[in-house]
This record gives sequence, C-alpha cells and structure tokens, in this order.
Amino acid sequence: MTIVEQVKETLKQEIVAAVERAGLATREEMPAVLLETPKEKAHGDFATNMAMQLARVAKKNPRQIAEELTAELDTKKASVEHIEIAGPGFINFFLNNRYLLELIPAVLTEKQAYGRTNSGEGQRVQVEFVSANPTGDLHLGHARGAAVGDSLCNILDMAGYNVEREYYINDAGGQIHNLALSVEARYLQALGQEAALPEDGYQGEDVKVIGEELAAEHGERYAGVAEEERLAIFRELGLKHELDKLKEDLTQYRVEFDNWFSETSLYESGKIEETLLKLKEDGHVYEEDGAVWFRSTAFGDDKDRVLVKQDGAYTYLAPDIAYHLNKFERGFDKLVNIWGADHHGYIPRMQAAIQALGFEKSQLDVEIVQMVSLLRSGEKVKMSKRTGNAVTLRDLMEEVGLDATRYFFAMRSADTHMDFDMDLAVSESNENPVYYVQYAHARLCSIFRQAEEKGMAFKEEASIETLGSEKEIDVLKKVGQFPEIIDLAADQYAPHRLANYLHELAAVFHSFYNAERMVDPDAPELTQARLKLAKAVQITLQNGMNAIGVHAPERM
RNA sequence: GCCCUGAUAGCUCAGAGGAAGAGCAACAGCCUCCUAAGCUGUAGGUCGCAGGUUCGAAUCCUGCUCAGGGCGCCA
Repeated sequence: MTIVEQVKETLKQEIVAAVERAGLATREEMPAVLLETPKEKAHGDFATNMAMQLARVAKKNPRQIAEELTAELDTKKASVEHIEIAGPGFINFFLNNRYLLELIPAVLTEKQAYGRTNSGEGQRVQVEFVSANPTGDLHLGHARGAAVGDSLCNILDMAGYNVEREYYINDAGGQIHNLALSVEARYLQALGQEAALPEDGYQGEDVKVIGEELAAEHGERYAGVAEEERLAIFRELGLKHELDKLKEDLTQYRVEFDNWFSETSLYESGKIEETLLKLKEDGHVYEEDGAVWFRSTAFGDDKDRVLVKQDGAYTYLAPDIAYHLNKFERGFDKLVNIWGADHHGYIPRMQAAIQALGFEKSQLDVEIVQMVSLLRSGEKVKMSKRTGNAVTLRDLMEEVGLDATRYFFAMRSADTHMDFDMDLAVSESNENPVYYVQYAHARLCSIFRQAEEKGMAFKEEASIETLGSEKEIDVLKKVGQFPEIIDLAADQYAPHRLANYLHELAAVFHSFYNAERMVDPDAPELTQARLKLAKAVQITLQNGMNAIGVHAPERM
C-alpha cells in the first residue's frame, strides 16, 4: 500500500468512527465511504459525500449531518488541517500534505515497479486481440485494436494479473482458399501468363508481391503442377508470407504475442468434433434442413446458429467454440476478446456458447474497438480493403511515426468512433498532444544534464526536507495517483485513462518547471531535493509511457 | 424492423449518481535565466430532444431525432 492509500484509508476509518460516535448511523446502516479527489483545488485534498448519503438514514438534512459528523472527527489521527462543509453537504478535507514527501524515496526505490499493484491477485487472464485474417496488410482498424490490446495487456500486467497475449490465426476457412487462388493468379501473371484474380480475390499489393517473389524464386516450377496440389502449395506459401509480414509489422509496432494459435490445428487435433459431441451430449444442438444447429437462443441469443452447413463444412462458429473451450482448458480465470466493431453482432452467440459449455458468462469479456476513419486535410478518406487502397499499419508507422500513432490510439476511449487526423498526428508542433508528454520527459532529462554540468549531479541520498511548496505538492499528488490510475484503467479495460493521466502529470510538471528554478547553484540543498522530486516524476512518466507503447525521449 | 456505439465549449474529446473538465483554436501576457514542442490569465456550455426515478441526473430508466456499424449455412 502506498502512503497515499494509507492516508485515505485512515481518513475513511475516521469518518466511519465519527458517524458512529455522532449517532448518525449504526455499523449496519453505514454506506460505503466514498473519498474522492476533487477537481477543484478549492474543494480540498479529499472530499466525501457521506453526509448526503446519510440523509435518509439519519433523517436530517445533509449540511446538519456534516456539522455533527465533523464535530466528532479525530482530525489529528487523519492528519486533517481543516474542514469545510460546502454545497449540498460535501465535506472537504484539507490535509497537512507533508506525508506526500514519503512518496519520493518509495518511487525511487521501486523504479520500474512503481505503479504495480496487486489488484489482479495473480489471476490468469488471456487477451486475444488483432486476430486479423492472414490475407492482407493490417489496416487502420487493426492498428487501433493492436494499440488498445497491447496497452491493456501492459496495464493488466501492472495491476497484478498474469496476462497472456494471443493471436488467433484464421487459417482454415474459405478466405484462405481465396488467398491461395489469388496468389496463384498473381504468380502466373508474374510469369507473364494469362490469369485472372477470382471474383472476390485479394487485390492488395501484398498478394501481388507474394506472387512476384514466388515467380522470381521458383520460376515456372509450380506452373505445371496439378491444380489441387498447386493450390495446396500456394496456400502454405501464401500463409507463411502473410504471417511473417504480420509478425514483422506488429513487432515493429511494439506489439508482441505470447502465442499464435492456428485455427487449422483445431481441425487437425479433432477438437472441433470433440466440442460438437460435448454440445450434442448436453442437448445444445439439433439437426434441421440438413444442417447442424446450436440452440444459442437458450442462452439469450436472438436466433439459433448453424454449426455444420448442409455441405458438411463447419461454419466459422464451430471452430471458434472449440477454440474457446480450448482456452478455458488451458486454465485461464478470465478471457478477454478484443474485437472490431464489425464483429459486435457475434458477441451473444459466443457468450451463449461458453455458457453451453458450462462456463459463466462473466468469464468472457468482449471489448469492442470502434471504427476509425482517416482524416487528411480535414476530409475523410474513403477506404476499401477489397480494392486495396486502405491505409495500412505500415503506412501509419512510416508516415506518422510510432509514438504518435500509439499515443493517438491510446488517448481515445476504445468504444467511440474515431477520426484519425493525419495532419495533426504528423505535425511536429504544440498542436500534437503526443509531444506534450514526451517533452516533459525530455525536459526532465535535460535538467539532470544541466545539474551535472553545474556540478550538482543528482544524488540519491540527498535530503528532501526543503520541499513543500504548493507546486511541489501538486506534482507529488499527481505522482501519487499513478497506482490508482493503473487499477482504474485495468478495471475498466480503459487504456485511455492512463494516457489522460500522463497528460495531467506532464501538465503539473511543466507548470512547476515554469514557476520555480530547478537547478540553482545558490541553493544547492533545494536543488538536490528538487532533483529527487524530478526523478520521481521521470520514473512515473517512463512507466506510464512504456505501458502505452510510447517512447520517452531524452532530447527533443 | 431488431441490435450495438456515439451526440458535452468553435474543433477533437475526457467525465458515467454528487461542486460542468482538458487539449487545440481565439484573445491578453511571459524567454539578458535550467529546452517557448513550455507557462500564466481571459473568454467560450439549455451536456441531442422530451418525459421519468432520486434529496441530487451529463451520468440510471423510457420514448424520440441524427451519425456510424451490425443483423449469412461469410470470416
């Protein structure tokens, strides 16, 4: 527990004790104590709505309750300096904030571990994200999903969960057959032969490149092979190329997976049969019109779903159910799927499926990442994957750069439609929010360099007793919120909470920097103390930026 | 027709029962001094509309309007 949490906990306990002493409520009637950090400084360091919550129980008006409550409060124990009753009955606490100084040695000791909590209690969570079909380049939407998923995994990890990242490779369905046909056509074209792409083939540049590479590498070797065998070969080669490219792009994007899970492996291992049999034995499937159906309506879906088509082939759902059974069998306490908005209609049937398999609905969380449209020169750019003119992840990384791209996706709530403003993301000016946070870090690095040049290099053992100005306390308060923010972001699956926090942390630091001289040869003791404070800010910024995949530059 | 998101300052968006917020843009200031990609201040609001629940609603419920997405024996 951090010092901030300890202080809050003590204050909460004192509030409860005061309510009891004042006879306002019994222990049974006691509402949960909500202690929040007010947005307005004038509202104190902490505030509680306790008096309002007690209005019904105590049958008095909230301001009256607040008076009686605060009269009984042991202010010494809770290091409260003074109390104000405000508005409809808020109790605002103004504390002696010197306890915040204790944060500095704590942060300096914990270093990369500052911000880590134990909220997750080591629970095993598997997060499946991106999982784009290996049939083309990752586009804008995947880039968002990858950024959100990776940031979320980092945050869950910091919050004490045991996280595993997984990519589900859809390497079994019709789209892969289509890929094989498309590769074949491009290969033959590269050899100068007449060959047309299939009607719904992949027109992307990447498939064309694969065909050309194969032609260059193998010449006409595959041209004479029998159709079936040839397609099998192109299927494998095409898949390998696509997967290699996906992995390379994602790695460059700072997104690493622990596991790449092949859909085909579910066919080969007999897992799908096994799963269907289990569902059948438990009475969740039936046959009709020559197809096998899953009675998903029994678990809240709005219609039943086909598992085995009339032609005997599985639908996408059948292996996907087997996949989720497999996930649970690997011992995860919780599964998180991050899906694009175009898959949201799929949620009820998947939730139905895991319940049919005997699991709780709450063991699977599906997070939807909403659509992204691209804005260039203030206008929406029309994109189509089929015609291959979509903006790819690779384009973004090259044109915008990694830090700006990752930050832009991290700073927006994932469940809102997003316009990716290309001009803003590219601009190297104060209009671009990513630089605000990065600049704070670069500035910190610069301060340490300056101090060294002036013979006042940072000393870990320096005293911090001279600290205590208003700006310094503001900075420390913000630094102290970091673990709470990690917990909040983990709990809500909301990486943007962290991005927003980093912006706030940068803001209080910039303000402090402008108000007071950090490195002052005339005040060596204060300089040392401030360098220690600066170090705590630097560590917090680094840990936070690291979690959202943005680099912390030493100079700008 | 049904389902999912969204609608909050001029723009882009946070906030999800408790005291309307940030960035950008606008306006007025701050570099003989540690990086001005910074800081300080001013202005800017029927929280889409209408009801309801509550001591209290931007937040919860119902209906509606608008925008985007989804409703395959595709994946």
